[in-house]
Amino acid sequence: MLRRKPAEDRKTEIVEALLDLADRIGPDRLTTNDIAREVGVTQAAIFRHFPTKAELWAEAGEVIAGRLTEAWQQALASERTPKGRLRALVAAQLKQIETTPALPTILHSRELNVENANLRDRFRGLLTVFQRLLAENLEGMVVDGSMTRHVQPEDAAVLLTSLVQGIAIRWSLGSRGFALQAEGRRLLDVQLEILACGE
Amino acid sequence: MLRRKPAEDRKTEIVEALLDLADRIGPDRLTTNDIAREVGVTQAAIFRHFPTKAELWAEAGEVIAGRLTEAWQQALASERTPKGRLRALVAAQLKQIETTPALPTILHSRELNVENANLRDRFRGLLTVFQRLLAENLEGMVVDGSMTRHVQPEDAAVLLTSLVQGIAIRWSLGSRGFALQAEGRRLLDVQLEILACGE
DNA sequence: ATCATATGTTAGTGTGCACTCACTTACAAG
DNA sequence: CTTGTAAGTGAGTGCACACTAACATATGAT
Repeated sequence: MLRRKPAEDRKTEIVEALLDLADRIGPDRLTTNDIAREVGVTQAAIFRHFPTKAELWAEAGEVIAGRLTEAWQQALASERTPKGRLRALVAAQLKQIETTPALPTILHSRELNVENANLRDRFRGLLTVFQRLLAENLEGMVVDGSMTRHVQPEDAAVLLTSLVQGIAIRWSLGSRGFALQAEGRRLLDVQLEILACGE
Repeated sequence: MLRRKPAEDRKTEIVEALLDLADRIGPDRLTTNDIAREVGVTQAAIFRHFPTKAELWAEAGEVIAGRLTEAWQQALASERTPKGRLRALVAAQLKQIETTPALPTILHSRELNVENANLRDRFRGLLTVFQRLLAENLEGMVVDGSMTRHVQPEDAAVLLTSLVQGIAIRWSLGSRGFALQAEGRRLLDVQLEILACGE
């Protein structure tokens, strides 16, 4: 028998394995056996730490929610201008996706959303918060003149979240053939440029 | 025993049921039993028409590819100006998504993409074609002055495909709480407006 | 009206799944 | 060094899955 670890460490390992495998084989194809093999324990051991697979997903959801929220807070605190905060928010989101590539798949997966209503609501709430943070800073940009008055901040926020999602999907399906963060920031600046013009 | 139908009709029914269920319960959760119940035959009957489940998905992929290609051709033929064609392309895409809501889920699902390599390549090719059609017409818009020279047509094409994807996802996860086509066209016009300015 | 056959059914098969239970042993506190 | 407990195992359970084989009959061509 191999090394035994305290429950908290093992739980973390299991959640990390889940996030990794969700990216490689898909959130729904993922079995407890896959996770166990990845962690290096038997399949039964998974259930020593999580009563059901659904509970395991719930825990993973909490981890994701925590990471995103913290990343957003740091982004907001790191810059003083609305435009700076906006760019920091998008950059933070791209960085989160790059370190946890399963994120878009999990957030938007109809699979998970169908059977785990709590998780779905949690994620939907998260995305709403992100959208609202973007819109608030876009309003600030209208005030300080770095964005046109001819576009509603809410509409611009939709354009920006779509941009992040679209790039993430293209990156994910295209076997990560380009640098996500660099490409994302470049296109964000293109979008911000045309949002600024005419004022 | 109920009505017997010619194989071709039944195959069509089965594919339609698959597309419908892919939307309701997810492309990967979908079982042959679900399909059979929806169609109104026994599960074994499915395999009378398709040798394997993978072949059934392949057929569904062909159907989707055909519909999209035809919709794009009609859109291109229906308008004379680059801007008109561009708007028709996006409108056609939104309409296809509205009539087959499983489309985004299927096109971007990592689930399917993992185990059916042919299908993945087929879909990736489709999306590339769409992107190229957009880029071509954006180039035309640069020439006729309806789009700024400061943005590369390829970049603008990425912004537009992201827009369609982003709205489709929001529509899909948000329980279809708004009119997809209307909202999509509205945001497209917002984006085209700011893409035009400064020239 | 007859009949070949294509479309269907019933009743399976083997496989992999989430999850359980009886049992073991590594580990740390006294 | 002893010992209680938490972390792990091995061997299962029942269930749902994709898929099959043997048999039945509705249907269309003659």
